[in-house]
Amino acid sequence: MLEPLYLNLGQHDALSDAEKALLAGAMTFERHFAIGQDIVASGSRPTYSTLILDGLAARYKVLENGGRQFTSLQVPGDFVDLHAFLLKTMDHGIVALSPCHVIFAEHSRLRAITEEAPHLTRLLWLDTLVDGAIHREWIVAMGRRSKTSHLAHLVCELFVRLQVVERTNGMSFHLPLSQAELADVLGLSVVHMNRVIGALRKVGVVSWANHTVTILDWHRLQEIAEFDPTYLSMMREPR
Amino acid sequence: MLEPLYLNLGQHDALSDAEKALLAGAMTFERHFAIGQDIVASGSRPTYSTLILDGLAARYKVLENGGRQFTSLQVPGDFVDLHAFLLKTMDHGIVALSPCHVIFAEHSRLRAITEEAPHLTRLLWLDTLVDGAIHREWIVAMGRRSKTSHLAHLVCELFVRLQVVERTNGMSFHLPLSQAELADVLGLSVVHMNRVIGALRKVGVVSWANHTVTILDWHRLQEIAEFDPTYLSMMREPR
DNA sequence: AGCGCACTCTAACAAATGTTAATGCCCGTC
DNA sequence: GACGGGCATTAACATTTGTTAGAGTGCGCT
Repeated sequence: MLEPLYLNLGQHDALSDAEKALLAGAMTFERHFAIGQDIVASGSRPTYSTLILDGLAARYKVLENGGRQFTSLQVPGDFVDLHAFLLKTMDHGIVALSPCHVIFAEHSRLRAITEEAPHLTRLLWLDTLVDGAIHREWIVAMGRRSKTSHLAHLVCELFVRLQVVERTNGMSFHLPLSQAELADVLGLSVVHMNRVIGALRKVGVVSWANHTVTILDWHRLQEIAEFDPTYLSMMREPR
Repeated sequence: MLEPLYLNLGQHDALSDAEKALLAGAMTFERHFAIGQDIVASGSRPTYSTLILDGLAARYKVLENGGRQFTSLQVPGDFVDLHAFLLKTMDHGIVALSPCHVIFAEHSRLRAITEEAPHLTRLLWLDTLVDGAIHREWIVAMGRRSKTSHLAHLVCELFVRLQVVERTNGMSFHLPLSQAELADVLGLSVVHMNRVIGALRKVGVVSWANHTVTILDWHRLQEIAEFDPTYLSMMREPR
Protein backbone atom coordinates (compact mmCIF):
# COMPACT_ATOMS: atom_id res chain seq x y z
CA MET A 1 0.00 0.00 0.00
CA LEU A 2 2.87 2.40 0.76
CA GLU A 3 4.54 1.46 -2.49
CA PRO A 4 4.33 4.98 -3.98
CA LEU A 5 6.08 6.39 -0.89
CA TYR A 6 8.83 3.80 -1.15
CA LEU A 7 9.28 4.59 -4.83
CA ASN A 8 9.35 8.30 -4.09
CA LEU A 9 11.86 8.18 -1.25
CA GLY A 10 13.77 5.31 -2.80
CA GLN A 11 14.58 7.23 -5.94
CA HIS A 12 17.07 9.35 -4.00
CA ASP A 13 18.81 6.67 -1.97
CA ALA A 14 18.35 3.05 -0.96
CA LEU A 15 15.58 2.46 1.57
CA SER A 16 16.11 -0.48 3.90
CA ASP A 17 13.38 -2.88 4.96
CA ALA A 18 13.77 -1.63 8.52
CA GLU A 19 13.15 1.92 7.30
CA LYS A 20 10.12 0.84 5.33
CA ALA A 21 8.80 -0.78 8.47
CA LEU A 22 9.36 2.41 10.44
CA LEU A 23 7.40 4.36 7.87
CA ALA A 24 4.63 1.81 7.87
CA GLY A 25 4.57 1.97 11.65
CA ALA A 26 4.04 5.72 11.56
CA MET A 27 0.83 5.37 9.57
CA THR A 28 -2.58 5.39 11.17
CA PHE A 29 -5.90 5.48 9.36
CA GLU A 30 -6.76 6.00 5.71
CA ARG A 31 -9.35 8.23 4.17
CA HIS A 32 -10.90 9.15 0.83
CA PHE A 33 -11.55 12.70 -0.29
CA ALA A 34 -13.85 13.79 -3.09
CA ILE A 35 -12.91 16.31 -5.77
CA GLY A 36 -12.85 19.82 -4.36
CA GLN A 37 -12.67 18.76 -0.72
CA ASP A 38 -10.04 20.27 1.53
CA ILE A 39 -7.61 17.60 2.66
CA VAL A 40 -5.94 20.04 5.02
CA ALA A 41 -7.41 23.39 5.97
CA SER A 42 -5.45 26.63 5.97
CA GLY A 43 -4.78 27.81 9.49
CA SER A 44 -5.15 24.36 11.03
CA ARG A 45 -2.53 22.71 13.23
CA PRO A 46 -2.50 19.08 12.13
CA THR A 47 -1.08 16.37 14.39
CA TYR A 48 -0.48 14.05 11.47
CA SER A 49 0.98 14.38 8.00
CA THR A 50 -0.91 13.24 4.94
CA LEU A 51 0.48 10.86 2.36
CA ILE A 52 -1.22 10.54 -1.02
CA LEU A 53 -1.72 6.91 -2.00
CA ASP A 54 -3.74 7.73 -5.05
CA GLY A 55 -5.06 10.85 -6.70
CA LEU A 56 -3.93 14.40 -7.36
CA ALA A 57 -3.96 17.23 -4.82
CA ALA A 58 -2.67 20.78 -4.65
CA ARG A 59 -1.50 23.33 -2.15
CA TYR A 60 -3.14 26.71 -2.59
CA LYS A 61 -3.66 30.15 -1.16
CA VAL A 62 -6.63 32.44 -1.69
CA LEU A 63 -6.38 36.23 -1.73
CA GLU A 64 -8.93 38.78 -0.59
CA ASN A 65 -10.03 39.53 -4.13
CA GLY A 66 -10.91 35.87 -4.52
CA GLY A 67 -7.87 35.00 -6.62
CA ARG A 68 -6.49 31.54 -5.98
CA GLN A 69 -2.94 30.36 -6.61
CA PHE A 70 -1.76 26.79 -6.48
CA THR A 71 1.75 26.55 -5.11
CA SER A 72 2.33 22.88 -5.82
CA LEU A 73 0.75 19.78 -7.29
CA GLN A 74 1.01 16.60 -5.29
CA VAL A 75 1.06 13.13 -6.78
CA PRO A 76 0.89 9.65 -5.22
CA GLY A 77 3.84 9.08 -2.90
CA ASP A 78 3.94 12.73 -1.83
CA PHE A 79 3.49 13.88 1.73
CA VAL A 80 1.32 16.91 1.15
CA ASP A 81 1.95 18.46 4.53
CA LEU A 82 5.09 16.86 5.89
CA HIS A 83 6.28 20.41 6.55
CA ALA A 84 3.49 20.88 9.07
CA PHE A 85 5.33 18.40 11.28
CA LEU A 86 7.73 21.24 12.15
CA LEU A 87 5.99 24.34 10.81
CA LYS A 88 3.04 23.48 13.09
CA THR A 89 0.53 25.90 11.60
CA MET A 90 -0.69 25.48 8.02
CA ASP A 91 -0.32 28.75 6.16
CA HIS A 92 -2.14 27.35 3.13
CA GLY A 93 -4.82 24.83 2.25
CA ILE A 94 -4.60 21.55 0.40
CA VAL A 95 -7.39 20.47 -1.91
CA ALA A 96 -8.17 17.25 -3.74
CA LEU A 97 -8.10 17.78 -7.52
CA SER A 98 -9.24 14.23 -8.16
CA PRO A 99 -10.69 11.62 -5.82
CA CYS A 100 -7.87 11.09 -3.34
CA HIS A 101 -6.97 8.10 -1.25
CA VAL A 102 -4.67 9.17 1.56
CA ILE A 103 -3.15 7.80 4.74
CA PHE A 104 -2.12 9.75 7.81
CA ALA A 105 1.23 9.58 9.60
CA GLU A 106 1.24 10.60 13.27
CA HIS A 107 3.58 13.49 14.06
CA SER A 108 4.57 11.81 17.31
CA ARG A 109 5.88 8.83 15.33
CA LEU A 110 7.64 11.03 12.81
CA ARG A 111 9.28 12.67 15.75
CA ALA A 112 10.36 9.28 17.01
CA ILE A 113 11.94 8.65 13.63
CA THR A 114 13.98 11.83 13.99
CA GLU A 115 15.15 10.58 17.39
CA GLU A 116 16.09 7.09 16.32
CA ALA A 117 16.54 6.81 12.58
CA PRO A 118 18.91 9.48 11.29
CA HIS A 119 19.18 8.17 7.76
CA LEU A 120 15.43 7.93 7.32
CA THR A 121 15.13 11.37 8.86
CA ARG A 122 17.49 12.71 6.21
CA LEU A 123 15.40 11.08 3.48
CA LEU A 124 12.24 12.72 4.82
CA TRP A 125 14.06 16.03 5.10
CA LEU A 126 15.26 15.54 1.54
CA ASP A 127 11.70 14.99 0.44
CA THR A 128 10.81 18.48 1.67
CA LEU A 129 13.95 19.88 0.06
CA VAL A 130 12.89 18.56 -3.33
CA ASP A 131 9.60 20.28 -2.65
CA GLY A 132 11.54 23.51 -2.25
CA ALA A 133 13.52 22.85 -5.42
CA ILE A 134 10.25 22.46 -7.31
CA HIS A 135 9.03 25.72 -5.85
CA ARG A 136 12.14 27.47 -7.10
CA GLU A 137 11.61 26.05 -10.55
CA TRP A 138 8.04 27.34 -10.51
CA ILE A 139 9.25 30.81 -9.49
CA VAL A 140 11.65 30.84 -12.43
CA ALA A 141 8.89 29.66 -14.75
CA MET A 142 6.48 32.33 -13.53
CA GLY A 143 9.03 35.10 -13.66
CA ARG A 144 11.11 34.52 -16.71
CA ARG A 145 9.70 31.85 -19.00
CA SER A 146 7.23 32.46 -21.78
CA LYS A 147 3.82 31.08 -20.90
CA THR A 148 4.20 28.33 -23.46
CA SER A 149 7.53 27.36 -21.99
CA HIS A 150 6.06 27.46 -18.50
CA LEU A 151 3.30 25.07 -19.47
CA ALA A 152 5.75 22.82 -21.29
CA HIS A 153 7.91 22.77 -18.18
CA LEU A 154 4.95 21.78 -16.05
CA VAL A 155 4.17 18.91 -18.40
CA CYS A 156 7.77 17.71 -18.26
CA GLU A 157 7.86 17.90 -14.49
CA LEU A 158 4.59 16.06 -13.98
CA PHE A 159 5.51 13.39 -16.46
CA VAL A 160 8.81 12.67 -14.75
CA ARG A 161 7.34 12.75 -11.25
CA LEU A 162 4.47 10.48 -12.23
CA GLN A 163 6.84 8.11 -13.96
CA VAL A 164 8.77 7.62 -10.71
CA VAL A 165 5.65 6.39 -8.99
CA GLU A 166 4.51 4.40 -12.01
CA ARG A 167 1.49 6.51 -12.84
CA THR A 168 2.31 7.06 -16.49
CA ASN A 169 1.11 5.02 -19.43
CA GLY A 170 3.75 5.05 -22.13
CA MET A 171 4.16 8.72 -23.00
CA SER A 172 0.74 9.61 -21.60
CA PHE A 173 -0.55 10.54 -18.20
CA HIS A 174 -3.84 11.54 -16.69
CA LEU A 175 -4.14 15.20 -15.74
CA PRO A 176 -7.55 15.81 -14.19
CA LEU A 177 -7.24 19.61 -14.13
CA SER A 178 -9.75 21.93 -15.75
CA GLN A 179 -8.32 24.88 -17.63
CA ALA A 180 -9.51 27.14 -14.82
CA GLU A 181 -7.48 25.09 -12.36
CA LEU A 182 -4.47 25.11 -14.64
CA ALA A 183 -4.82 28.87 -14.83
CA ASP A 184 -4.48 28.94 -11.05
CA VAL A 185 -1.26 26.99 -11.41
CA LEU A 186 0.35 29.30 -13.96
CA GLY A 187 -1.20 32.48 -12.59
CA LEU A 188 -3.14 33.31 -15.76
CA SER A 189 -6.72 34.13 -16.69
CA VAL A 190 -8.77 31.22 -17.97
CA VAL A 191 -9.01 32.74 -21.43
CA HIS A 192 -5.28 33.16 -21.73
CA MET A 193 -4.69 29.70 -20.31
CA ASN A 194 -6.79 28.40 -23.17
CA ARG A 195 -4.67 30.33 -25.66
CA VAL A 196 -1.47 28.93 -24.21
CA ILE A 197 -2.68 25.35 -24.31
CA GLY A 198 -3.73 25.94 -27.89
CA ALA A 199 -0.26 27.26 -28.69
CA LEU A 200 1.44 24.20 -27.21
CA ARG A 201 -0.92 21.90 -29.09
CA LYS A 202 -0.24 23.76 -32.31
CA VAL A 203 3.49 23.18 -32.02
CA GLY A 204 2.60 19.50 -32.05
CA VAL A 205 4.68 18.35 -29.09
CA VAL A 206 1.73 17.20 -27.01
CA SER A 207 -1.81 16.08 -27.58
CA TRP A 208 -4.18 17.05 -24.85
CA ALA A 209 -7.73 15.83 -24.63
CA ASN A 210 -10.09 14.26 -22.12
CA HIS A 211 -7.73 15.15 -19.30
CA THR A 212 -5.08 12.97 -20.83
CA VAL A 213 -1.76 14.46 -21.88
CA THR A 214 0.30 12.57 -24.43
CA ILE A 215 3.82 13.69 -25.17
CA LEU A 216 4.38 13.40 -28.91
CA ASP A 217 7.91 14.80 -29.05
CA TRP A 218 9.68 14.47 -25.71
CA HIS A 219 12.94 15.92 -26.98
CA ARG A 220 11.40 19.06 -28.41
CA LEU A 221 9.09 19.48 -25.44
CA GLN A 222 12.13 19.53 -23.16
CA GLU A 223 13.77 22.06 -25.44
CA ILE A 224 10.78 24.38 -25.34
CA ALA A 225 10.67 24.01 -21.56
CA GLU A 226 14.44 24.17 -21.09
CA PHE A 227 13.73 21.26 -18.78
CA ASP A 228 16.66 19.98 -16.74
CA PRO A 229 15.55 17.38 -14.18
CA THR A 230 18.55 17.97 -11.92
CA TYR A 231 16.35 19.82 -9.44
CA LEU A 232 14.31 16.67 -8.81
CA SER A 233 17.38 14.88 -7.37
CA MET A 234 16.53 11.62 -9.03
CA MET A 235 20.09 10.36 -8.71
CA ARG A 236 20.36 7.49 -6.27
CA GLU A 237 23.31 8.23 -3.99
CA PRO A 238 24.14 8.18 -0.28
CA ARG A 239 22.30 10.96 1.55
CA MET B 1 30.08 35.74 15.51
CA LEU B 2 27.29 33.19 14.91
CA GLU B 3 24.82 35.49 16.62
CA PRO B 4 22.64 35.96 13.50
CA LEU B 5 22.32 32.18 13.15
CA TYR B 6 21.33 31.83 16.79
CA LEU B 7 18.76 34.59 16.37
CA ASN B 8 17.42 32.99 13.22
CA LEU B 9 17.08 29.46 14.56
CA GLY B 10 16.19 30.66 18.01
CA GLN B 11 13.12 32.53 16.82
CA HIS B 12 11.32 29.23 16.26
CA ASP B 13 12.28 27.37 19.42
CA ALA B 14 14.75 27.62 22.28
CA LEU B 15 18.33 26.84 21.32
CA SER B 16 20.45 25.31 24.11
CA ASP B 17 24.07 26.22 24.76
CA ALA B 18 25.05 22.68 23.82
CA GLU B 19 23.31 23.10 20.51
CA LYS B 20 25.01 26.42 19.89
CA ALA B 21 28.30 24.71 20.57
CA LEU B 22 27.47 21.97 18.07
CA LEU B 23 26.73 24.57 15.44
CA ALA B 24 29.91 26.44 16.22
CA GLY B 25 31.80 23.19 16.00
CA ALA B 26 30.47 22.56 12.51
CA MET B 27 31.99 25.78 11.22
CA THR B 28 35.30 25.93 9.43
CA PHE B 29 36.76 28.93 7.67
CA GLU B 30 35.30 32.34 6.83
CA ARG B 31 35.42 34.25 3.62
CA HIS B 32 34.45 37.56 2.07
CA PHE B 33 32.75 37.93 -1.30
CA ALA B 34 32.54 41.10 -3.37
CA ILE B 35 29.36 42.32 -5.02
CA GLY B 36 28.48 40.21 -8.01
CA GLN B 37 30.69 37.27 -7.07
CA ASP B 38 29.22 33.80 -7.05
CA ILE B 39 29.19 32.41 -3.52
CA VAL B 40 28.09 29.01 -4.80
CA ALA B 41 28.17 28.02 -8.45
CA SER B 42 25.30 26.34 -10.23
CA GLY B 43 26.08 22.70 -10.95
CA SER B 44 28.68 22.42 -8.20
CA ARG B 45 28.60 19.78 -5.47
CA PRO B 46 29.64 21.61 -2.31
CA THR B 47 30.96 19.72 0.70
CA TYR B 48 30.05 22.55 3.06
CA SER B 49 27.05 24.80 3.56
CA THR B 50 27.39 28.56 3.60
CA LEU B 51 26.10 30.76 6.40
CA ILE B 52 25.78 34.50 5.85
CA LEU B 53 27.25 36.47 8.72
CA ASP B 54 26.81 39.80 7.02
CA GLY B 55 25.55 41.02 3.67
CA LEU B 56 22.80 40.18 1.23
CA ALA B 57 22.86 37.29 -1.25
CA ALA B 58 20.42 35.69 -3.64
CA ARG B 59 19.70 32.37 -5.27
CA TYR B 60 19.17 32.63 -9.00
CA LYS B 61 18.75 30.76 -12.24
CA VAL B 62 19.65 31.96 -15.72
CA LEU B 63 17.75 30.93 -18.84
CA GLU B 64 19.08 30.45 -22.34
CA ASN B 65 17.73 33.79 -23.51
CA GLY B 66 19.82 35.44 -20.81
CA GLY B 67 16.91 36.11 -18.47
CA ARG B 68 17.75 35.82 -14.80
CA GLN B 69 15.34 35.07 -11.98
CA PHE B 70 16.14 35.33 -8.31
CA THR B 71 14.36 32.65 -6.33
CA SER B 72 15.20 33.94 -2.87
CA LEU B 73 16.98 36.68 -0.99
CA GLN B 74 19.25 35.66 1.84
CA VAL B 75 19.99 37.78 4.87
CA PRO B 76 22.45 37.38 7.75
CA GLY B 77 21.74 34.23 9.72
CA ASP B 78 20.59 32.35 6.61
CA PHE B 79 22.23 29.19 5.37
CA VAL B 80 22.17 29.91 1.65
CA ASP B 81 22.75 26.31 0.61
CA LEU B 82 21.84 24.16 3.56
CA HIS B 83 19.72 22.17 1.11
CA ALA B 84 22.86 21.12 -0.76
CA PHE B 85 23.75 19.03 2.28
CA LEU B 86 21.16 16.49 1.06
CA LEU B 87 20.38 17.64 -2.47
CA LYS B 88 24.09 17.21 -3.27
CA THR B 89 24.11 19.01 -6.62
CA MET B 90 23.36 22.74 -6.85
CA ASP B 91 20.68 23.34 -9.44
CA HIS B 92 21.09 27.12 -9.12
CA GLY B 93 23.73 29.69 -8.32
CA ILE B 94 24.08 32.01 -5.35
CA VAL B 95 25.42 35.50 -5.83
CA ALA B 96 26.50 38.24 -3.43
CA LEU B 97 24.27 41.32 -3.81
CA SER B 98 26.36 43.27 -1.32
CA PRO B 99 29.78 42.57 0.13
CA CYS B 100 29.22 39.32 1.99
CA HIS B 101 30.96 37.88 5.00
CA VAL B 102 30.25 34.16 5.22
CA ILE B 103 31.36 31.09 7.14
CA PHE B 104 31.31 27.50 5.94
CA ALA B 105 29.84 24.51 7.79
CA GLU B 106 31.25 21.09 6.86
CA HIS B 107 28.65 18.67 5.58
CA SER B 108 30.33 15.84 7.49
CA ARG B 109 29.69 17.72 10.72
CA LEU B 110 26.12 18.54 9.78
CA ARG B 111 25.69 14.86 9.16
CA ALA B 112 27.05 14.15 12.62
CA ILE B 113 24.44 16.53 14.01
CA THR B 114 21.70 14.50 12.31
CA GLU B 115 23.14 11.38 13.94
CA GLU B 116 23.46 12.76 17.44
CA ALA B 117 21.33 15.83 17.94
CA PRO B 118 17.73 15.22 16.87
CA HIS B 119 16.32 18.47 18.18
CA LEU B 120 18.96 20.58 16.49
CA THR B 121 18.42 18.50 13.36
CA ARG B 122 14.75 19.40 13.46
CA LEU B 123 15.61 23.08 13.82
CA LEU B 124 17.89 22.94 10.79
CA TRP B 125 15.24 21.05 8.88
CA LEU B 126 12.74 23.69 9.95
CA ASP B 127 15.04 26.38 8.61
CA THR B 128 14.77 24.84 5.16
CA LEU B 129 11.01 24.46 5.58
CA VAL B 130 10.65 28.17 6.21
CA ASP B 131 12.65 28.63 3.05
CA GLY B 132 9.99 26.61 1.25
CA ALA B 133 7.20 28.61 2.87
CA ILE B 134 8.81 31.80 1.57
CA HIS B 135 9.01 30.27 -1.89
CA ARG B 136 5.31 29.51 -1.78
CA GLU B 137 4.55 33.07 -0.79
CA TRP B 138 6.62 34.30 -3.73
CA ILE B 139 4.71 32.01 -6.09
CA VAL B 140 1.43 33.46 -4.86
CA ALA B 141 2.80 36.96 -5.23
CA MET B 142 4.01 36.33 -8.76
CA GLY B 143 0.84 34.62 -9.85
CA ARG B 144 -2.01 36.45 -8.24
CA ARG B 145 -0.94 39.72 -6.65
CA SER B 146 -0.82 43.06 -8.40
CA LYS B 147 2.75 44.16 -8.94
CA THR B 148 2.39 46.90 -6.37
CA SER B 149 1.11 44.38 -3.85
CA HIS B 150 3.94 42.01 -4.73
CA LEU B 151 6.53 44.68 -4.07
CA ALA B 152 4.80 45.71 -0.86
CA HIS B 153 4.83 42.09 0.24
CA LEU B 154 8.53 41.83 -0.44
CA VAL B 155 9.19 44.92 1.65
CA CYS B 156 7.14 43.50 4.51
CA GLU B 157 8.92 40.17 4.35
CA LEU B 158 12.39 41.65 4.24
CA PHE B 159 11.65 44.05 7.04
CA VAL B 160 10.42 41.29 9.33
CA ARG B 161 13.26 38.93 8.47
CA LEU B 162 15.88 41.60 8.95
CA GLN B 163 14.32 42.64 12.22
CA VAL B 164 14.76 39.12 13.59
CA VAL B 165 18.50 39.33 13.03
CA GLU B 166 18.67 42.93 14.21
CA ARG B 167 19.52 44.46 10.85
CA THR B 168 16.81 47.11 10.85
CA ASN B 169 17.09 50.67 12.01
CA GLY B 170 13.74 51.79 13.39
CA MET B 171 11.37 51.43 10.45
CA SER B 172 14.22 51.54 7.92
CA PHE B 173 16.48 48.96 6.41
CA HIS B 174 19.23 48.87 3.86
CA LEU B 175 18.30 47.26 0.55
CA PRO B 176 21.33 47.30 -1.75
CA LEU B 177 19.44 46.16 -4.84
CA SER B 178 19.41 48.09 -8.09
CA GLN B 179 16.09 48.32 -9.86
CA ALA B 180 17.41 45.88 -12.46
CA GLU B 181 18.08 43.36 -9.69
CA LEU B 182 14.68 43.97 -8.13
CA ALA B 183 13.17 43.35 -11.56
CA ASP B 184 14.84 39.93 -11.48
CA VAL B 185 13.15 39.29 -8.16
CA LEU B 186 9.64 40.19 -9.28
CA GLY B 187 10.05 38.91 -12.82
CA LEU B 188 9.50 42.29 -14.48
CA SER B 189 11.27 44.45 -17.00
CA VAL B 190 13.43 47.22 -15.55
CA VAL B 191 11.15 49.89 -16.94
CA HIS B 192 8.08 48.40 -15.38
CA MET B 193 9.92 47.79 -12.12
CA ASN B 194 10.58 51.51 -12.03
CA ARG B 195 6.88 52.23 -12.58
CA VAL B 196 5.88 49.90 -9.75
CA ILE B 197 8.32 51.43 -7.29
CA GLY B 198 6.99 54.83 -8.30
CA ALA B 199 3.45 53.64 -7.64
CA LEU B 200 4.31 52.39 -4.16
CA ARG B 201 6.11 55.62 -3.37
CA LYS B 202 3.14 57.63 -4.58
CA VAL B 203 0.79 55.84 -2.19
CA GLY B 204 3.05 57.20 0.52
CA VAL B 205 3.58 54.03 2.53
CA VAL B 206 7.33 53.85 1.99
CA SER B 207 10.14 56.18 1.15
CA TRP B 208 12.84 54.64 -0.94
CA ALA B 209 16.11 56.35 -1.70
CA ASN B 210 19.82 55.63 -1.60
CA HIS B 211 19.14 51.94 -1.19
CA THR B 212 17.37 52.63 2.06
CA VAL B 213 13.73 51.68 2.48
CA THR B 214 11.76 53.42 5.19
CA ILE B 215 8.29 52.21 6.05
CA LEU B 216 6.10 55.24 6.62
CA ASP B 217 2.81 53.44 7.23
CA TRP B 218 3.37 49.87 8.37
CA HIS B 219 -0.32 49.15 8.80
CA ARG B 220 -1.31 50.26 5.33
CA LEU B 221 1.72 48.63 3.76
CA GLN B 222 0.63 45.30 5.24
CA GLU B 223 -2.87 45.91 3.93
CA ILE B 224 -1.65 46.56 0.41
CA ALA B 225 0.52 43.46 0.62
CA GLU B 226 -2.08 41.33 2.42
CA PHE B 227 0.92 40.41 4.52
CA ASP B 228 0.39 37.68 7.10
CA PRO B 229 3.68 36.62 8.73
CA THR B 230 2.36 33.20 9.73
CA TYR B 231 4.42 31.58 6.97
CA LEU B 232 7.64 32.74 8.63
CA SER B 233 6.92 30.59 11.72
CA MET B 234 8.15 33.21 14.12
CA MET B 235 6.26 31.68 17.00
CA ARG B 236 8.58 30.16 19.57
CA GLU B 237 7.26 26.71 20.41
CA PRO B 238 8.57 23.16 20.82
CA ARG B 239 9.62 21.72 17.48
C1' DA C 1 36.96 70.52 -12.94
C1' DG C 2 35.88 67.24 -16.43
C1' DC C 3 34.93 62.44 -17.85
C1' DG C 4 32.92 58.11 -17.83
C1' DC C 5 29.91 54.89 -15.98
C1' DA C 6 26.14 52.84 -13.71
C1' DC C 7 21.84 53.72 -12.47
C1' DT C 8 17.14 56.08 -12.39
C1' DC C 9 13.48 57.88 -14.75
C1' DT C 10 10.39 59.04 -18.84
C1' DA C 11 8.28 58.78 -23.36
C1' DA C 12 6.31 56.47 -27.28
C1' DC C 13 5.00 52.58 -29.13
C1' DA C 14 4.45 47.29 -29.46
C1' DA C 15 3.10 43.03 -27.55
C1' DA C 16 1.14 40.22 -24.05
C1' DT C 17 -2.51 39.41 -20.98
C1' DG C 18 -7.05 40.34 -18.80
C1' DT C 19 -12.18 41.13 -19.10
C1' DT C 20 -16.61 40.47 -20.63
C1' DA C 21 -19.61 38.11 -23.22
C1' DA C 22 -21.30 34.75 -26.25
C1' DT C 23 -21.31 30.10 -28.51
C1' DG C 24 -20.96 25.27 -28.73
C1' DC C 25 -20.05 20.80 -26.73
C1' DC C 26 -20.33 16.96 -23.60
C1' DC C 27 -22.64 14.51 -20.18
C1' DG C 28 -25.57 13.37 -16.50
C1' DT C 29 -30.51 13.91 -14.81
C1' DC C 30 -35.22 13.77 -15.26
C1' DG D 1 -35.02 12.49 -25.80
C1' DA D 2 -35.21 17.35 -23.65
C1' DC D 3 -32.97 20.15 -20.16
C1' DG D 4 -29.38 22.18 -17.54
C1' DG D 5 -24.76 22.84 -15.90
C1' DG D 6 -19.95 22.82 -16.28
C1' DC D 7 -16.33 23.35 -19.33
C1' DA D 8 -13.72 24.66 -23.66
C1' DT D 9 -13.37 27.93 -27.13
C1' DT D 10 -13.54 32.30 -29.54
C1' DA D 11 -14.21 37.35 -30.33
C1' DA D 12 -13.78 42.17 -29.27
C1' DC D 13 -11.98 45.27 -26.55
C1' DA D 14 -9.39 47.17 -22.23
C1' DT D 15 -5.42 47.12 -19.48
C1' DT D 16 -0.98 45.77 -18.22
C1' DT D 17 3.59 44.95 -19.31
C1' DG D 18 7.60 44.92 -22.46
C1' DT D 19 10.85 47.27 -25.78
C1' DT D 20 13.60 50.71 -27.48
C1' DA D 21 15.52 54.91 -26.95
C1' DG D 22 17.13 58.77 -24.67
C1' DA D 23 17.67 62.30 -21.02
C1' DG D 24 18.91 63.20 -16.37
C1' DT D 25 21.59 62.22 -11.96
C1' DG D 26 25.05 60.99 -8.81
C1' DC D 27 29.61 59.52 -8.00
C1' DG D 28 34.25 57.90 -8.33
C1' DC D 29 38.43 58.58 -11.04
C1' DT D 30 41.91 61.14 -13.38
